[in-house]
Amino acid sequence: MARRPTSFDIAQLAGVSQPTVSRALRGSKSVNAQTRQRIEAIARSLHYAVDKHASSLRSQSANTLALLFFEEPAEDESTINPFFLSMLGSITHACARAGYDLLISFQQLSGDWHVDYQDSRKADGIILLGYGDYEAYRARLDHLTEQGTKVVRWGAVGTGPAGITVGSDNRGGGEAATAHLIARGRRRIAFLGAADGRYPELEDRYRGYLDALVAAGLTADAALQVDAITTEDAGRDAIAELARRGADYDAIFAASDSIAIGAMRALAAAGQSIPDDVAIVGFDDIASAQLTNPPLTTVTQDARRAGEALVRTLLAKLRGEVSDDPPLPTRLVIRASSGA
Amino acid sequence: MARRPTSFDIAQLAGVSQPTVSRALRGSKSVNAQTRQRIEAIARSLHYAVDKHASSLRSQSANTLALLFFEEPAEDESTINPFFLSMLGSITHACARAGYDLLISFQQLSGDWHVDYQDSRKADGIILLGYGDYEAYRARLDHLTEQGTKVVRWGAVGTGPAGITVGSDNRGGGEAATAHLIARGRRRIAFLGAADGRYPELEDRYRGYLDALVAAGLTADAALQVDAITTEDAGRDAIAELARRGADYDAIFAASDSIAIGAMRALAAAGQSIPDDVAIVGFDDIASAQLTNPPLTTVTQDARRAGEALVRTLLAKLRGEVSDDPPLPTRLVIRASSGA
DNA sequence: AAGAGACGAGCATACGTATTCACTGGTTCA
DNA sequence: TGAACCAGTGAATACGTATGCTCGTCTCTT
Repeated sequence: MARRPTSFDIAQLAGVSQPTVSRALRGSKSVNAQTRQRIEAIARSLHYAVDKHASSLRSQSANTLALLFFEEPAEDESTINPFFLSMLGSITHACARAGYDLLISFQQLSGDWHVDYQDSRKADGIILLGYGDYEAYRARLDHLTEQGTKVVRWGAVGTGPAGITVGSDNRGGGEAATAHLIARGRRRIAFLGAADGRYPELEDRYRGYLDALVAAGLTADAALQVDAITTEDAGRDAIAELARRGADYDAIFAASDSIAIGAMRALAAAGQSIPDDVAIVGFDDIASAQLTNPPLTTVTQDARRAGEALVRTLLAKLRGEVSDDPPLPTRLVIRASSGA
Repeated sequence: MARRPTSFDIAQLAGVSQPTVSRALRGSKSVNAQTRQRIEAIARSLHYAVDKHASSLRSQSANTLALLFFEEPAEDESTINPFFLSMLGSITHACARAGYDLLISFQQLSGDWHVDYQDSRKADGIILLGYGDYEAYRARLDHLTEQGTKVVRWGAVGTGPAGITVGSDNRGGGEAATAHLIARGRRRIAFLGAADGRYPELEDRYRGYLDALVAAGLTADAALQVDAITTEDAGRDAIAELARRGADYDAIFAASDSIAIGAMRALAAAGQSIPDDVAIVGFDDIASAQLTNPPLTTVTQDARRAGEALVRTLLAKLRGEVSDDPPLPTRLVIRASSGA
């Protein structure tokens, strides 16, 4: 097992000095083209690759991004929000294209993740994925920002510090979903999802829901709004809560597909027919949405563009640029759960 | 924005030398307990954390594992095999518990991933996830092994070099699935999935299928075996192929849930009733399996234990130990698709 | 009472790269 | 014809940590 070749080895074989090798391989223009080619050929033949740690230590940049999933404390390890997972592919590819490595980690919102990444120089920038109130981690975020670590997060555009939030047009999506139900003749539309500030994205979807009601001349009924975080259990519980209230409703707009799926199960168990008795629309368009019975009408967020936008924004911040993208468009996908 | 503290800063404040700080923080026993506590207190108050790159460079170990998903060349970025994705959580947590960082990357089986990770010292060990014949990347794997990089992969236990493969009891699972269909009175059971050597795991499931047939005194009919890789499209195509052959079958054992779901769609489109006309059993128990109509009977692989076993095996290899675990047990989950 | 350990800590150095500065020989311009 | 310049390269050094070696001070043994 021969020792790994270093830039000194290449230098010796090429008859140049080590700095020249370093410059040649990094594409510095102050190296003669012939010399560069000779060096590159030798490097290739020796399977030489720059030592990442030495390079990072010297240049003070990790060439690495970190992807942090925030999970609810009580949550099972394996139940990651499917929509976030669907971003994984495009985030990974976008990083690779930019020449960055990607570290991945699951964290409690309340944990010490800020120390781990900033203070140990593991990553140049961090992507935060997870629902949750910005206030809950503002202090940690501030610490990172002060230290110069760049951060972007998926969330409700307009909340949090400027230029760090990338997100979908939740309000527009919520309006489209609700307007669709209204167009199908529904009038008593329940909203399942947090309407308070703890989940700004869900709140925006609720605003869109209200927008649509107003536009149609309908008034919102507080009895038809049930708090639910984005899990199937929450969807199930929400149906129970509606029943407890004796609420009268002919449609549901669920703030996420997971909630919708939980609700559909509970409705089916209660002998309710979908969409005849209750029409339902979700949000996210996770893979499972096509498989429910009936298939779930939902609002698509483009996970690929979302992931790419996150990486693009973060890389821009690393270069010192400010890029404040508008919210990503959403699109209503009509399936059977909202009526024929 | 103050400069990051280094071990020299800590040393000065503690009135000791830099090496002592290093030793104290790494828990070397040759540091006086009081001294250590003093150093630790100072480090904490300064938010000091060991610089990862300097540490890795000096110690020649990255303290990082890499998780490589192999994707089919033609595959869409976003369609990652759901079963592999479900391992992500437990792999990530297992790494974190062991104090390792986790790099993640998607790669073509045929690409240059071996160079990227070994030659640049990015990771101490690599976890390979993806179906595919071992022969297809034997050369790259050999290169890594020669260089001393440790590798484990998810696959068919018994294939590939000793001690690097962690996998489920595919044969046992295949037998259980098929035996279940036989117990339900089915006699003409089709197998959807590769039976040749290209996908050893699927081949093992096929062997289990044959085991069950033999045990029941049935003979396998070659007309009922259709090659299918693990995608929904392949499942759809397989049903078309059976129809083309004019095959007579009353049940299907699909080598993966994705195949099964594709097959179910095709059957439904053809007006066939599940399970009355055709009973069906899948393999993997991905999340979507609960949502199909009817819900899919399938063979569960314990994704959490799988991920943990991969990490445990890899860490053992890093310590120079050899651990050859037996295949992980599988379990039949009976739902409606296989009959009442 | 003297040698042998054990303990605790410092000195020097190595890990492999990137970058600043200085230098050489040739070219250009006034 | 000399001064200013440029392309191309090497020498020296810094990045922050971990570790082998050395050394002094105690304690313990014989």
